[in-house]
Amino acid sequence: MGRRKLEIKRIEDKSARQVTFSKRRNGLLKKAKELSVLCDLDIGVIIYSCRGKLYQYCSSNSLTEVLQRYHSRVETDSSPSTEVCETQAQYSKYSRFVTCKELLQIVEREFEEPCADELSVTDFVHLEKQFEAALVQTRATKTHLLLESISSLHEKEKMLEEEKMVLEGKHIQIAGGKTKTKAVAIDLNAIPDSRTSE
Amino acid sequence: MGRRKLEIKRIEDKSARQVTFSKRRNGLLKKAKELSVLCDLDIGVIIYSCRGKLYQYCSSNSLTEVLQRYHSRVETDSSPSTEVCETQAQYSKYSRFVTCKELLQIVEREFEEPCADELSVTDFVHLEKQFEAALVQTRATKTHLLLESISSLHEKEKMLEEEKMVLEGKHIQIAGGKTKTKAVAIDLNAIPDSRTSE
DNA sequence: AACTATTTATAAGA
DNA sequence: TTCTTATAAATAGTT
Repeated sequence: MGRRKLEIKRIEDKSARQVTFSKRRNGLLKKAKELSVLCDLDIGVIIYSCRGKLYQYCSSNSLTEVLQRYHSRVETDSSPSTEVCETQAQYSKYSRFVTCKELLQIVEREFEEPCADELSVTDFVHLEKQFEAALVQTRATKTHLLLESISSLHEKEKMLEEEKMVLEGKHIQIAGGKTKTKAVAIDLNAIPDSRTSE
Repeated sequence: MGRRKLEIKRIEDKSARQVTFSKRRNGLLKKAKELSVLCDLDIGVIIYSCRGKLYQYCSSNSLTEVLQRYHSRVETDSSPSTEVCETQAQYSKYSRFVTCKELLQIVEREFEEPCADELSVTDFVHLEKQFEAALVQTRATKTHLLLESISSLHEKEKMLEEEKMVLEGKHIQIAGGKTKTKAVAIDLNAIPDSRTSE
């Protein structure tokens, strides 16, 4: 949507690429925000530039938002508005540890779970696991239900097969084996274990 | 960009919201892909619908693949009956740390970007997102396969039923309707939509 | 799900 | 970079 139609492939010219990046990045983040507001849902957008610069948008009211709000407050010193869209670039690797520590305190407050003073990678892993656990449980339940359905279908299939056998037997018995019934190829073990285990 | 200008605020009408979501979701994901290709960078988009359904786009094939490979290695290395997330649930603090460290080492190696020992919140947010993306992809594929299996089982069931009908017909035809076959109660719609839609 | 009148995004130019 | 503008693309409302 411009003067010419642009083919979607890597823009080789560096400055043209930079200009396009700048424009489209804003467009993407705007659209993400709009969708989030219009449809009342959580959206996260993460853009990693080649140089490792990070731009992100997150509408989530969960921890991620807390983290991002905090980050933007610390790094850009912008107003702590309720504005959900926070675009930011990150340059400094240095102040990260402090940020990390302080951040956990905020998280603590937010979750009302007092932590020890020694804050480590493990703490973050723990938080990550907590979120993951919720995801896992939901999905395990879903998969369980799917597997149950499959197994009940298998049972019904067996029943039908038995019925069929009985009927075939009677048929042969009565008709004296005159009729030949085409065999149906059935693979009851269609689902590989590696994919169903959850 | 439509017949009327749309004010950016929550759409109250449910079905209108759903239509807009569907349209704009596609638009957003398309734009993300385009930006990723045009400017040669990694983008992740995660959309959580209200019902918890998840749509995502992730251009970073590298990291996602790394994590998936790692995951599958762990899964096959340990007992095949239990899954990673459930196995390494929040019981052992130590193994969690090791796992996380190992994971980061793999990521490091893959990206040839040596990390300091102090890992920032941003790193974990990044990892968490990517991790989630990997989980999501694996599970989406799995669910897809499960649903495929179910639908193929439904088809086989139908075939068997048809066969049964034919045999019953012949039976009645030949035996003169003397034998009564017990009807089998079959609920082919055992799986509620809300659980199968993904 | 398709269509189309409009709005919006943006490519190229200044 | 920023603004402008012609044009492409997205999409709101409609069928």
